[in-house]
Amino acid sequence: MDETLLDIGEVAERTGLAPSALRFYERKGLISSTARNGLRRAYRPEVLERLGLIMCARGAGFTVAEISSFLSAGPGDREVREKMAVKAGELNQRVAQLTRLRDALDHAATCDHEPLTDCPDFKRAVWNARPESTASSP
Amino acid sequence: MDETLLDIGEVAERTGLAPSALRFYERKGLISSTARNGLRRAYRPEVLERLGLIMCARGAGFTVAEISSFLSAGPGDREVREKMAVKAGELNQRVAQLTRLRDALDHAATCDHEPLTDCPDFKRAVWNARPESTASSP
DNA sequence: CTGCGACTTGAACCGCGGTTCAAGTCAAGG
DNA sequence: CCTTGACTTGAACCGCGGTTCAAGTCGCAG
Repeated sequence: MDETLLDIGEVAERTGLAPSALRFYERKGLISSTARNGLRRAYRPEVLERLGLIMCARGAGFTVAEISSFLSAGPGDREVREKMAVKAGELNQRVAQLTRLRDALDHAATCDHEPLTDCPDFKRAVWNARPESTASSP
Repeated sequence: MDETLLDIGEVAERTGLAPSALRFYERKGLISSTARNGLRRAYRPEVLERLGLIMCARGAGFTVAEISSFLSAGPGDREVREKMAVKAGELNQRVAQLTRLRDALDHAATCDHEPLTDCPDFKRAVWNARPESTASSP
């Protein structure tokens, strides 16, 4: 047996993911165990890298299905690359919105307004944080 | 009856939210119908503003429970204000991470690497997008 | 009075992203 | 040999954020 292959417990420990999550990802096609040591999954070390990518994408709000489609991007796969570009654009929108919302929240945290929701500055800040206001500001 | 009060259908239409969602929010304490016209909910116009805030926060990834606690912020409610400040900080982290991820995705969309996951530039970009790397950049 | 249609309710259901559980299988060690 | 303990499976369950549905209740028009 190849000593470099990793047990599921090993992978779980190194990534911080639960074994159940790893099996779940495997069911969903995000990762694959390349061999079996008896019944047990044996993962190649590269899976750690892949899982890093997956965790990152999940953390950024991508669904498992999206990640799956991105990960299976073929050679000249125009389709997926385009989707990626679209996603990148969406991320930009999102970043802008979150930034504005943070500003609103910053104000909220420090402003002493009786019912916070009545503070005009807060209102303005929230208004600015609407998704649409990302694009339109004439 | 006060003509300025809004029917649930009215509110749904103006906000773009489903009536079921409005009732759901009401159950969760995010909004309240201030009167009943017979059985029917009657909303004050201010609810529109409040819903704008709610939609915005939901869009930014806040849970309904979080929003609820923020909305019920009392006068000198240190607790909640502090939580807001914390949330604002988290948003900053998130913005940084999303920005980095967008960079990774931008590269992925244009780079012609056989298995995308092997592209060293992509790997680096993803590596940089790890949540922890937000703080550490030596 | 008799619809009609827009509302009301609670309860059931959905997709997502996993977790938990019971029951079974394996390899190694005493 | 038999135990131990980490794995295996499928199926059931969970919280979240709602949606859908059946059954009931209104106000208003004809």
